[in-house]
Amino acid sequence: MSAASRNGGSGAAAVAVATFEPLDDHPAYRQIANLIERRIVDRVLRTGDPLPSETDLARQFGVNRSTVREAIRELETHGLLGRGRGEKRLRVTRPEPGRVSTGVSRALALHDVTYLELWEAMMAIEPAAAEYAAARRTPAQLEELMRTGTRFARAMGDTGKAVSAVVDFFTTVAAASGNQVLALSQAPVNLLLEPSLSEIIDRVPQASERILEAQRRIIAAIKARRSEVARSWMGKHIQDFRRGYELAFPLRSHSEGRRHEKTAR
Amino acid sequence: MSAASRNGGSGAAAVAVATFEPLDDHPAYRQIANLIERRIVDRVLRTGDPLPSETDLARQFGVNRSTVREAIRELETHGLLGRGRGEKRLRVTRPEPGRVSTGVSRALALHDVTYLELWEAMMAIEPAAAEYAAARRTPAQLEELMRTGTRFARAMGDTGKAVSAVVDFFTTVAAASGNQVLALSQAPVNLLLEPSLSEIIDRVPQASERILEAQRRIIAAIKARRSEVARSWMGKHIQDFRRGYELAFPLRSHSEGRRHEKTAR
DNA sequence: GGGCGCAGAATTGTCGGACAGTCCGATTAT
DNA sequence: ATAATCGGACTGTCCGACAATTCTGCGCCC
Repeated sequence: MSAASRNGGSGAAAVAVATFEPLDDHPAYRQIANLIERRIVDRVLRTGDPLPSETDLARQFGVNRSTVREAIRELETHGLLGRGRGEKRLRVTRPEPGRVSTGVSRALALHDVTYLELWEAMMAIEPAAAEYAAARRTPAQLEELMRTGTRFARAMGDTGKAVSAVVDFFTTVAAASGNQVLALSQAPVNLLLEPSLSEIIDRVPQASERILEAQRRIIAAIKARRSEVARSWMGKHIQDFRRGYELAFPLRSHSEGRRHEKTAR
Repeated sequence: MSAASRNGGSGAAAVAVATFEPLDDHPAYRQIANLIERRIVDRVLRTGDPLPSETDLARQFGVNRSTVREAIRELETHGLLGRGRGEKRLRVTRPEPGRVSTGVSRALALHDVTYLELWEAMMAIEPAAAEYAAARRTPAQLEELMRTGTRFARAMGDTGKAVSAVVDFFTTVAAASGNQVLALSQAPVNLLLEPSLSEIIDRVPQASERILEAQRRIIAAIKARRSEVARSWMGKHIQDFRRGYELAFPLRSHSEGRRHEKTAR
């Protein structure tokens, strides 16, 4: 799509006067990937449908099986194809927000992202998610939410479990918001949250209690369908994260040097 | 989902009692992909570095070239590897937010997502992005922003160009926010925005003018570094989108049947 | 001395064929 | 009917090969 945005960085001005498209090459495996993706997006192949066998596809497309395989990898990592546990045949899958960004965020995860950035994004997204979750959560989602709450409560002492419970808490809230876009936007946050959060929990003694308290309030609000309460408590909750981070890493200046601190690792 | 991500500790301590894990399979190509990804994330291979040749990798990993190739596809579509125009060798790439979700959002894009969902997500993210953009934009970013503004102004009449200019406007604001996480979260929104937006522009005559006006205000605020003004105008701007949509598709009930309307296409 | 062009080496994209391990469905034995 | 069994269909992986293109070192010309 926005392939054009690639070259801009270097020297020459971003001018496009008489330039010709670089005419990207079309390796067969990419073309085939696109063809299949098209079929999926156009619902010719619908979610859950099994894909023809590789040999079949190879025959149909008139290419070698190896080529088909490369195409399949592409779709598979995009989350459009997947295979149930111990199942041989591929089937069309509805990609879940959690898998979305794996590559990209993972790349950012341990290096370039400052905690402030993460915090700002959470501050924008999570309260909204909580608000909608309160309005639209299903009973099942509520229950799941309460489960993750319990899981966190039980995880006291085990940082790993606690962190994972917190992450799941946010994921679940986002899912309960009934808003797929919000859930999608929220997804990267979780991946990035993990490392810093575990530092906070390790280094700030009172963190766990505060998180627990906030989660309780938020869950209660969502249960009671009090949108505004849920939003506002989620806001406070996130703000707490910032305080927690400042307590965990007291030396750094947050207002200015944002380009420099990295998330912990 | 995050089951695998816990590899760091590698402690076998997290024992379940009587249940056995399904023991996920480790196809070689996936393992190899992970190994390479690890090297990249750990900066052993740094951005811009060329990757060894496929034959080399095959030798190093002790597998066949075909297998390596499948692994490479995986990383390639994750955006971690790429190759400059007409270049043979792959090199390590820093994936940009724009590419992130291509597969996933594309899948949602034309089907399940209601406009309301999209709007809610934008309402959460864009004002925040505008606020930070006002605070932190660089001169270059400001200039680019003004260019996209101009591009939209010039695109009057050509829906395609107009839509693309609007999308770029949001992308640029997000980039100017200096917050990579926010930019990442905002990325899916753009892909989803396109179809509905073009309907709006086509069907609501005054839409273009209102967008233009809002963009002007927002850009002015960002230029003047007035964070609050930028945020508030961006909020109004997004709200306009909702009104625009309601004008474009007057029959649908937005408050209730959210699970049912699809974005146009 | 430095830029240029060219032949050969290196590399990618694709192909054909092959084989073990395994999953699925049908058949047969208990 | 339930359980054990068998054969076929697939996937994961490997080998070997070949055209097309890119990369590279080297000699050549200005």
